[in-house]
Amino acid sequence: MKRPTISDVARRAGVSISAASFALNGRPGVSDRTRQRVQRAADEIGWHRNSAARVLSGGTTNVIGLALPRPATTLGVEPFFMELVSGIESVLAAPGYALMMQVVANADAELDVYRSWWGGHRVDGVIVVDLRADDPRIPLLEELALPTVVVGGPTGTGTLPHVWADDAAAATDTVGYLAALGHRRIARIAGLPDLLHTRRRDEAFHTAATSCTLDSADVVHTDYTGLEGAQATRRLLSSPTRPTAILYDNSIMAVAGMSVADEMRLSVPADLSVVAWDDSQLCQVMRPAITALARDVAGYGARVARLMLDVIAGGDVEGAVEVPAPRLVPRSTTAFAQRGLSPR
Amino acid sequence: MKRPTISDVARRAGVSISAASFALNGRPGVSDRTRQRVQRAADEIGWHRNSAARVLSGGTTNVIGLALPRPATTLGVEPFFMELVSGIESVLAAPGYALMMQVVANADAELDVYRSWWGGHRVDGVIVVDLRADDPRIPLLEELALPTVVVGGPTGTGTLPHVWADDAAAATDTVGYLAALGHRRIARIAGLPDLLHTRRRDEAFHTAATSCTLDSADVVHTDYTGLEGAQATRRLLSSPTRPTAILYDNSIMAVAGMSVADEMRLSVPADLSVVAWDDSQLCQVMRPAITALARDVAGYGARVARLMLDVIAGGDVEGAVEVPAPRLVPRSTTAFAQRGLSPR
DNA sequence: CCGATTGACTAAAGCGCTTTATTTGTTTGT
DNA sequence: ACAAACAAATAAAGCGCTTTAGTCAATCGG
Repeated sequence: MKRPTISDVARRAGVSISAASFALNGRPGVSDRTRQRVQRAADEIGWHRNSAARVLSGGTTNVIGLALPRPATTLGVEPFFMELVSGIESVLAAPGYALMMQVVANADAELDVYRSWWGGHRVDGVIVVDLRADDPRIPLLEELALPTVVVGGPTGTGTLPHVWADDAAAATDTVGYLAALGHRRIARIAGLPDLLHTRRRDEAFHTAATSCTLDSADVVHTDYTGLEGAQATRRLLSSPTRPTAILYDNSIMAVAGMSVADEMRLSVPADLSVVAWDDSQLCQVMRPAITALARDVAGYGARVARLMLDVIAGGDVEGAVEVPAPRLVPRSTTAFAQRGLSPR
Repeated sequence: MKRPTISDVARRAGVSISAASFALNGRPGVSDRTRQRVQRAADEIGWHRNSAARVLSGGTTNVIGLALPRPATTLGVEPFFMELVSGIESVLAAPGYALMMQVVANADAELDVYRSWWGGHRVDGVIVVDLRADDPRIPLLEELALPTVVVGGPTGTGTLPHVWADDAAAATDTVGYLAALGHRRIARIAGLPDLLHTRRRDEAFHTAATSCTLDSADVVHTDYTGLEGAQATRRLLSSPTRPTAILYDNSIMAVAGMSVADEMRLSVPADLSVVAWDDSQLCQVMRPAITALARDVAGYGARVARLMLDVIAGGDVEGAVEVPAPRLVPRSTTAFAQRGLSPR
């Protein structure tokens, strides 16, 4: 089956190729009558623009690139990520943009992917996730002048537009809340330590702990899996000065931690309060339901996508868009700290 | 910054454009010495093939398309899906293929997406998920002769190559196991009723129930969310002849169901046995740990991707690839049915 | 009534690459 | 020693589209 080309359309409509092109692209230079005739001809023979040809003559690809510097096998673990993607897609779908995802083995490979996307005109823009300290992707993308939106910030994003949420404030609020419930030993089971947002949360946690004069505020880093979350919890709860509250960096680790507490005959929330960063269905259906730092992740992704489209459209865009900070949603895993659990 | 083209490479290497093209594509017609010189020149100026130009002159795009006929907002709910994607990516990443995902509003829009991908040479092949009865995508893709791999089967896939698992056998096994534990009233809380694999599981469940002469074997359909899973469970457990075992179609619903049981003062597994279709970290870290029908979803995706590459390579491929059926992994949510719970 | 303007349309170049046909130069067979 | 065969390299066409420069006729101002 032969794909119809624009010259087939032009022939059928009885006009020149250029007239057909103008008509099909809503450009001036053709009468309305002709425009309709061309449009009809295109519909009749089922013409679809060959995007390669359009790109080659200087057009756009209607593709946004997303390189993923994580092992493919762990993509499924973090619910945050998929929700973000679905939010991005929800905005991109309407104007017909597609999202091109490419898993890359490491940071260097990711740089190559950007260079190749840029060199080969493969994408109109890229979305950068998992920002790290001194991230080499930032200067590269600045140099290539490839339209970019960074998920994260507000620091470490160079001159690139980015969308960020005030994670620090959320961390501070949460520690404050737990402290107000009488907790004096609070731990944080965090995600990957080299991600910038992990660091920011770490710092805020630390600062808040100091200002609330907590007795202890340990931070343990994990790879976001339930397995490591459980291990970290087990270790923390085995200490004679075990924490009375733990803040987890995702919900799967929070669930894992609650299982460990159960295993060690500690009751949640009587003996241990649990808070999960990022709300999810899981937090809502668990019993006890998990207190969570809720945010609209899909909305976050949607905002990223909209900024991306703005950047591509080329108008001057806001360099930094702030989305609402995570909101503490108290449920049944947080309670007053038991008296008598203070350190010996 | 100007992107270098193949003629820049050719000039720098002191050869013709065609020689450069042959050299860079590993084609015969150039000496090894020249080939190396061209390669070096390309590296030095950071040349990347313009994929649009290559596509236009009949090459491949190195992109696999995946259209998603679901609302973008529910993408994040089903862990199965993301794991499948990560499995696909793990195979596609090595030969440099990217995965283009496009969320579409409905089935008709998906057909348009295929037509447009085909007409515009945008993808080398497509992967079809969420197979339905009399799926209109199958005949369209057959007609377009767009390389396709269907996730699912073994029926309803027309002449297209597909990768399937024997879900029916798994359903039968599970019912048999529960019956052997003395359960006589088993329910199934299923996913979307128009998906073909849901139907197949439904039928197998029904058949097995009949052959085990169960007293009841209700099936309730949901949208895979914890919310609907909880509702369905609540309704089932409120019946005077409530089931003593429930088979859930995903783990989030299983967790939701366990919470409902707890809420109704029914203990798992003493009063209610629970089995989740598809294992997950969640099943492992929950307490009690959830008995699950485990399968290697990422491996499934990887197999799909490999078949896709084979189809594109154009050799004659197996029309139907079977991956191992889900394996029942008994954990702590399944136990003997209590006596005295038989129907009045 | 004539040159200037405008609107509708077309011819043709060019985007960067692959590939076919062709040329050039070197071996080989006899 | 000469044609045949081969290897190495090149010229040029063409993929489907956009866009610039241009043609042609109708309209306008003075």
